[in-house]
Amino acid sequence: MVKSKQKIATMKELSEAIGISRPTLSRFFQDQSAVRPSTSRKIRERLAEVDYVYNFIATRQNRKLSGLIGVIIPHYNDLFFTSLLEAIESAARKTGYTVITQSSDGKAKGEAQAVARLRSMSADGAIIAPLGLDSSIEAFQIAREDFPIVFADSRPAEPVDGTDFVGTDNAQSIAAVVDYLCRTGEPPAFLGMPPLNSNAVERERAYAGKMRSLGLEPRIVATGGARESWQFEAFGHGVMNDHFSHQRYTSETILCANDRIAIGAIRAANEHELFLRRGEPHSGLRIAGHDDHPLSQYMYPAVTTAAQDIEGIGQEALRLLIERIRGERMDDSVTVLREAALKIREST
Amino acid sequence: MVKSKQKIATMKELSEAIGISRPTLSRFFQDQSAVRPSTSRKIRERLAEVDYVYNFIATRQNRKLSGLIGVIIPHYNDLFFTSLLEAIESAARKTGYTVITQSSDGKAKGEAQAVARLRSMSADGAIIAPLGLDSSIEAFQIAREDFPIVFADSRPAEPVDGTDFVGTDNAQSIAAVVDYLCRTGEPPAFLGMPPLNSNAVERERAYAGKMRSLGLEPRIVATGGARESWQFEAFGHGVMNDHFSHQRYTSETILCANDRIAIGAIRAANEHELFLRRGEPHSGLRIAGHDDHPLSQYMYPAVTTAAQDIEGIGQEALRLLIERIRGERMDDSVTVLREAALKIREST
DNA sequence: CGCGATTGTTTACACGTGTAAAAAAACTGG
DNA sequence: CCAGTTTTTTTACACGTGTAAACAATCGCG
Repeated sequence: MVKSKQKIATMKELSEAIGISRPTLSRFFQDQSAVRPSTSRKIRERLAEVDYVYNFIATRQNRKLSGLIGVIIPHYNDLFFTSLLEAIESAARKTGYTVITQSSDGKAKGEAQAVARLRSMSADGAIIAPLGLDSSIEAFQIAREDFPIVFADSRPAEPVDGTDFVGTDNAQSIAAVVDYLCRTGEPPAFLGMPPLNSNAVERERAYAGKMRSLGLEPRIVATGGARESWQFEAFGHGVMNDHFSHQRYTSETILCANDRIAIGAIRAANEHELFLRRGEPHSGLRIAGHDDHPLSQYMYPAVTTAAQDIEGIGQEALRLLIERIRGERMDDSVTVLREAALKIREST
Repeated sequence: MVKSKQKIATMKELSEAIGISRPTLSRFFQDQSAVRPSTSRKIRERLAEVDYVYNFIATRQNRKLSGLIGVIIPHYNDLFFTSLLEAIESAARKTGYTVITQSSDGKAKGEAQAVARLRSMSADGAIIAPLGLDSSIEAFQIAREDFPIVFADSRPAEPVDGTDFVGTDNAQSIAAVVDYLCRTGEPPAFLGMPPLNSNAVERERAYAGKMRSLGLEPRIVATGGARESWQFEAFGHGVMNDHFSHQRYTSETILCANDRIAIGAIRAANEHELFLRRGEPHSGLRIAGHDDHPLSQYMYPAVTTAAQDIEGIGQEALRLLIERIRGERMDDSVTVLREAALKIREST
């Protein structure tokens, strides 16, 4: 059994129990070095003996800054977004900010609600991976008057004044993959992602541009009536299973807009036994992805892909946001694009 | 350009702009039906024309209940936990609670910090997927005096008074898989997960118990010096790659403690070309998992597994927590175990 | 020891909302 | 239109902390 410590609810009680004035304690909790070392030591010694958790809500009531940073992602069920989230959290930990995460649940309404919640919680700023085409620009514009916003990964269809963007340079990353694929085999066709956000548009455009610059004709894989969906694996599997069943694309090179689609496509290819084994002649089918999903290397064959610099994107987004929170920068808008690194694996 | 609405910062301003007293507005925001219908309509009409977000922090300052429920998971980078999180969020949405998620980052210290943060934010209660063996029982016990706690998925090494638990009935789920495997082929050996939490212990025990009850000798796959790690795929891959390289387990049945380990093991098997193709004689190697990870069905071969009732676990955990928050139940401790459903796929 | 500089205390008010009590106003049914 | 009921307004205080100002105590230094 644990010796239960004396429970202290308010700072006032604490100041009495410890023999120090409340305002001094208030200063101590905001910055230990703001009080005399001997006082600081005295406070910490007594603090270790009692159970006091200062009231965050009351704390933030009067400060202009709440120390809270909101992060909004479309889904928790996507390891790309959770990786981004962890990168941001880890960076925030170092700078003393607390992260409040909200999922928009893939819906514009959820996104607007998440923004409103951050506003009502007096967040100092927000890093948002927006839904994209669906996003309510108005909600962002209004929120922008309350706190700075940095978009990460993807950006809204229309620009929002005074917001920054950090993402991957899709032109560079896609070009790198296309380049590699053309150098080592047949030029790729492109299996786009459902038109959910700016990446969907940019990557398809980057593919077409790179192909033309190589003097090749871009070819887009028909996705039939597949409707918008965040279930990328099912999407990739459904589309390619249909094609393979009709003997289409069975010995070509396919570049998927992201790894989750590639995982679905690879599954379809395996069902049709299109990947051959060591020692057998190469069937010609190659499938590449984009993002370096954590499980891509465990697929069989492992997915060739472009690894986004998620760590860098998270750090940079936080850095830009904090600059704005501190009022160190009032620019209209900053865009930071990070390069992705080609990861050559077995699938190509 | 959007017509920018009149911005209203406080409820007092709002009450003046709308011609209604502030206390009445306060009542309106807590329960629309607490004011006369004509008043309610009048408020809503004016509300639509202005930009007012009520201050969550000030709101929660005086209420005994904050409407906040904390969820703590070990990692965001695990689709099992994010599925659980989404289940809880979706259930919370329906009951009007707001979810605050914290990751413990796989460390006892992070877990204690997360609990402290929830306490300082005056959360009404917490649903915690604990680290397990590492967890600081003391932090839970102290927090338990502030708000009710329900553990989900796994439970701390020592019981904590007045907390509930909702999880999967490992004895049932593991027995179902073992049963199926024995019925359809060779009895399985067990590849445990690193001893991180109660599930690690329970599943291994459930395996051994079921095997003995079938009159069979349990066999545990040696994991060598592999140290504790949440990187389950790498763990499963590393352990099995080592065995396969020495021609061990190459034509046996292996039950993995979870799907992420199975995914790693399957990758290792594929590298060694141990799974044969349709038409070829069966090699004998079978690998099963547990949890029904979202990507399990996209592996090749797709993973035979036991699907946890994550939706049910999330709902039930929230229900128990709300009961306690409302003071409807003061029991010492309740344990709810949900059954898992056998998913037979290609890997066995 | 006495000076100015630093650090601490006291006091008082602020933040934006909840809430209780009493008074006023608006409804309801007849 | 009245009495009775319900709803709203008014008034006042509460929550736990931040913060400013004036003052008191302590420190470092010569």
